[in-house]
This record gives sequence, structure tokens and C-alpha cells, in this order.
Amino acid sequence: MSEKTTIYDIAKELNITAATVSRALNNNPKISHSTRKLVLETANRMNYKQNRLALALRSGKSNNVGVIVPRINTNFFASVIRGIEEGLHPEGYQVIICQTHEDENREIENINTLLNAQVDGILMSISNLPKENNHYIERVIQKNIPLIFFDRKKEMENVSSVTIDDYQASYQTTQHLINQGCDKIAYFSGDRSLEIYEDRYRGYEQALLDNNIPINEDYIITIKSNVTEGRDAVEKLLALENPPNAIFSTSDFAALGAIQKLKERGIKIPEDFCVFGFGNEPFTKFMELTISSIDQSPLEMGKMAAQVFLDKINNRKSENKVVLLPKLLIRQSSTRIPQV
Amino acid sequence: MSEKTTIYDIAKELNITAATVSRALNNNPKISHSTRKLVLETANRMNYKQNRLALALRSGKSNNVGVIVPRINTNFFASVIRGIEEGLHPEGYQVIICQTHEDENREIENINTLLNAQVDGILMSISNLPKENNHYIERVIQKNIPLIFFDRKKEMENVSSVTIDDYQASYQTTQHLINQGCDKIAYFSGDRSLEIYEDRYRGYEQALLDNNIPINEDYIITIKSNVTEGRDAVEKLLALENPPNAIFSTSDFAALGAIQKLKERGIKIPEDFCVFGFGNEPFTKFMELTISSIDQSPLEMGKMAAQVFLDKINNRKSENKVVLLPKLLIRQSSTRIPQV
DNA sequence: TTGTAGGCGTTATCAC
DNA sequence: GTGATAACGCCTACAA
Repeated sequence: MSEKTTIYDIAKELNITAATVSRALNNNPKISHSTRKLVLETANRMNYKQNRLALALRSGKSNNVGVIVPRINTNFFASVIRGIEEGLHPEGYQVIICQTHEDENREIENINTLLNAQVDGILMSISNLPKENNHYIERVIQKNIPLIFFDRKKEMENVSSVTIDDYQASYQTTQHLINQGCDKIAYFSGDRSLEIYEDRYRGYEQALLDNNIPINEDYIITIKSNVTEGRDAVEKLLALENPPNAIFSTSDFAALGAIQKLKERGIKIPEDFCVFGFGNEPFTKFMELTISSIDQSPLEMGKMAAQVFLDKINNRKSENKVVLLPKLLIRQSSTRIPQV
Repeated sequence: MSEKTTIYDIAKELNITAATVSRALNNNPKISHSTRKLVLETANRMNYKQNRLALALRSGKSNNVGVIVPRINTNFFASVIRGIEEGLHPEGYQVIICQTHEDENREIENINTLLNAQVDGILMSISNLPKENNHYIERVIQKNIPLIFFDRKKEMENVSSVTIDDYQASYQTTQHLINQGCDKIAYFSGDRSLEIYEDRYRGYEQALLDNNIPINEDYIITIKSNVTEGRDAVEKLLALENPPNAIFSTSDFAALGAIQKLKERGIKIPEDFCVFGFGNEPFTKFMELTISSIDQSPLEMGKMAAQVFLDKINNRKSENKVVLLPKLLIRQSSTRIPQV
């Protein structure tokens, strides 16, 4: 049945007190070897399991950590979460996952739910740049609960973060496209009110400037991360008087949409047109024409975020900004056959 | 700071008792309108948040539900989880996710962790068929904690499940391939000690029998769900004296690997060879040659599993087996151009 | 309608 | 070394 044995049951069984049982179970030094052994044995025999809720209530720590992401069903976030779990599970933490679906209200809701659930820390990738009011985010810090941003961060005091060097990723990619002979490089941007997208944009811009290529505003399109938007964006670009000959998309999904549409128009990739994605979604390497992309090391990012959390909760560090290096994966969609 | 306001603080503030505050907060009918209003206002003013741990300790319910899956980073499981969350979140439940990585020990560990964390229910897709000892699974039932299987289930008393009709999916797919003119259909199976894979196999077998096509053991290969295994399996098949002219793969990833290898060998799909996958992973429709597959309605499955859990915990039903209908998505990889 | 008191399962602080 | 007690924050008979 469902009777749960408590330390009181064990105490009664042994004619000792619950306090002693507790001490024995927790390896308290002030306890005789004999009683400890006895307690451990009966605990085992009676199938005792510690009630973590009681422990949590008493200690004020739940051993739960909250993770907030825009969505769970992309390879990137799923892998980051996996990394977080791998880092935290061995330390006895359970991970609670919430999705915002890029909705600011959901984000606020999620934070409240997690605080409500007394999590010991929150690891999140923000969805929207909260307008002026960071109020709900600051509440986390005021409660002295470690907050760690990963990937999509916001610059705040007392908040750690784990990101990749988006600027570098973008700069190098743009340079690579230029090296491939592309001089008219369109750019699919995400919402630039988010730091990662602003950083990526700056990398693109700087690479062009450094190569004396003028910025063409017509080439810069803000999109959402899906196939359809990529297709639509290409239509706009091809309708221009002076269409581009490359696209750097900050979304693999949009890059895929772009490639589909370009092919439909009979444009040859990479000969006539290069395309570069971002995120290294699995499908990018599955295509017949493999899609160049940028790997963000999500597993590593997750593990790192877990480590930063552990450091923080153990007071080893109060703040910590970790920046990982992006990896350019140059595949067919941006590799022109070497001309002899 | 980190001072948390409790109902005692509110009580003191208003010179009433904590019990009254609790009643006011919980909409207990025996309370005057005026005090309730007062309590609600001060609670709000003092930024009171209920401590769910205390509540959980007292009520014995944590409002947490555990979900166990083989892995989180496939579209299928990620989407099921999303469905579960959408069904449970409005009811005030938080979802805790664990991965087994198809490892039986991890599975046992996860169940223990969840029980330990006092979850109110467990929703799981089993990884391995526990040999003879369902011991650790039965512990869940003995504790009177609702257990719901989704997708990968095991027939057990008192355990609900939400699955798709794998037999039908498989039967219809095989029939479809036969209708396309394929008479030598190879089959990539998963571990048949799991019910879903056994059901799928039976569907395949029966369809062949019903069409008077003999079963060829050489055509039946057990694989793991990844690209490499698909490639390797095709090599074996093509080395046969009498190679097949179609593959039904119970994994989209293996189907992809198969297609890659077939193309490398210059075999034309679907003209010379048809391929059908299972799971409707996003990439199947992204390919230049779109891959036929079976949609398992993961979102719906998750929502359904959530509903079954809610029914169970509210004692509306003690057991419930829900079977969803699979959807065949017939795409290019199995559609022969109609011959005139 | 409100107050009192006890308990959910632990552990820390005193005592002895 | 071990026992008694209080406290974590909440809810709910029971009493008033």
C-alpha cells in the first residue's frame, strides 16, 4: 500500500528517537557505529525514503532548478536542456522546464510559477527584451535566487550568462561568404532588440565595412525562424533591381526556405548563390545539398550553464559571463567548386 | 531582500489569526466579506506568495508530474512533452522531465528520483522491456500514484496508456507500398521486445500475407534509430542475391540513411525503389525528395496523456487505454509517377 | 465568523 | 551519544 515510512517509524521500531535516526541517516559524526548500522539496516528493511518536501520546507531549498526557453522542440534548446540536466542531475537537482512560446506574458507567468515552486535557481533564454520593466526578472535577483542566462541574454548586474560569441560567428561567416566571391550578401535578422541578434548584425556589418562593401538596407530583412518566412524573404530579394548573390540567415529554417525558393527559381547553389544558416539544426546536414551553418555547441552550453549555477549557489562566484566559441560548419551551400 | 511574507505576517499586520488569513486566501465560505477583502489587499501589498512546499508537505501532493522519455531531442518526444505541458499547466501542474537514453538503469533511477520528489503522477514512454522484474514500475502503482504510458507502453493492470494504432499504421503502409507495385518490401524494425515494434511488425507481416507475398527473413533487419544504421542496412540488402525494391523503416532517421545510400548507388527513388519512414520528423518534408512517413500526432498524444492523468487523479476513471489513429503522409519517396 | 491547536517529515539546538 | 523540542509554512477539525 501507500504507507510511507518516516524516521519516526524507524525510531519506534528501534526504541530510539527520531533525532537519532536522522543523525544516523545523515552521517552525523556524533553517533555510535552500532546505532548507525542498526538504523541503516532497518531503514533499508522498512524501505524508507526521505521525504524531500519536508526537507525542502525545512531547509528552504527545493533542489529543483527551473529552465525557461522559448520552445522545447528545436534541436538547439532540447540539446541545451540535455546539457543542463547532465550537469545538474549528478548534483541531485531536478530540472523543471517551461516554455514561453516567445510570449512575454508567458515568460512572466513562468517565472512566477517557478518562484512559486521554490526553485533554487533559474536558467533561462529570454524571449523578449522586457520593455523598460525588468521588474519580474529583478524579483528573482532580489529573492537571492541565482539567475543564469544562456544564449539569449540581457545585460544585467548580478546575472551570469553563457553565450557564444555571436559577433565573431557572424563576422567570420560574412567574411567566408566574401571569400567565396559573394559581394552582395543579404542578411536575415532576428529581432534586434535581443542582444544575440544585435551582435550578429554588428558582425555582419563590420565584416562588410572591413571589406569595403557598402551596406544595402534592401538586403536586410527581419524574419521569424521558420521556413515560410525564408521563402517570402527570398521573393522580396529577387524582386529587387539589384538582387543579392548570397544570404546569411540567422535561422536554419529560414535558410532552408530560402534554398527551396531559389531552387524553384532555377538559381544554382552555390555556383550562382551562396546560403549560410545558423544553429546547425540536424536537417542542415541531411539535405542532398548540405547547408552551411554555425554550431552553437548546445550541449556544452547547457553543461556550462549548469556549472555556473553550481558555482553561484555554492558562493564560489557572484557573477560570471562565459562566452563559447562558435564553430563554422562550411558545407555545400556556401562552397563554390574551386575554379581551375 | 529575501524576506518572504507568510500568512503569519499578514495576520500580525491585521491583528487577526493566520487561520483566518488562510481561509480568506482559500475562498473559504465561512468568512466575512470585509475581512476577506482586507486580507486579499494586504496580501497583495505585502507581495505574499504561497509556499507550495509547505502546502505540498501538508497535503501530500506536490503538484508536480514526472515525464520520462528515452530522449528529449527528437521532434516526437519534444512535441509530446509540449502537449503534456499544455494539458497540465492550466491545471496548476508543473512538469519534470527525465531522460533515460534508452538505458534501463537510468529508467529505474529516474522513477526513484521522481517518487522521491513526491510527484503526483508519472507519464512515461518506456525504454526497455523490463526483463521479468517490473518491480520498480509496480512500486509506482503500489504507492497509488497514477502511471500513464504513452507511445511505448507495456500491458499492465491499473496502468493507462495513450498510443497510436501501430498495427494499423504498419498494415496500411505496407499495403500502400504493395499498391505502388512493390513486391519485395524490406522492413527495418526496432527492438521487438517493445510492444510498439512488435505491433508494427505484425502489421507488416499481415499485409504481406493478405497479399500472398511470402515473408523473406533476409528483408527484416533490426536497427537503431539513426542515419548510420539505415545506411548499413541498405548495404546488406543490396548485397542480397534477390534485393528488395522497397523499404519500410520504423525510423525516419534510418529511412533517411537508406535513401542516401540508395542514391549513392544510383538507384532511382521512387521509380526503382520506394522508401517509407515512421514518425514524421520535420526533415522528412524538408528534403528535396520528400520522405513518406507516418504522423503519430505527438501534440495530441501529449494532451491526451495529460487528460488521462487528470481523469485518474480525480478518480473519474481507474484505467483507460486510448488509441489514436496514425496518419499516413504519402510523399515523393513512395509515390510512383502514374504511368500512362 | 474567528481563534486554538495539532500535524505534515525533517533537522538544528539545546540539554543531559 | 542520545533525547526532547522547536521550527519551516500551511491547512483544518474543533471550540468558542
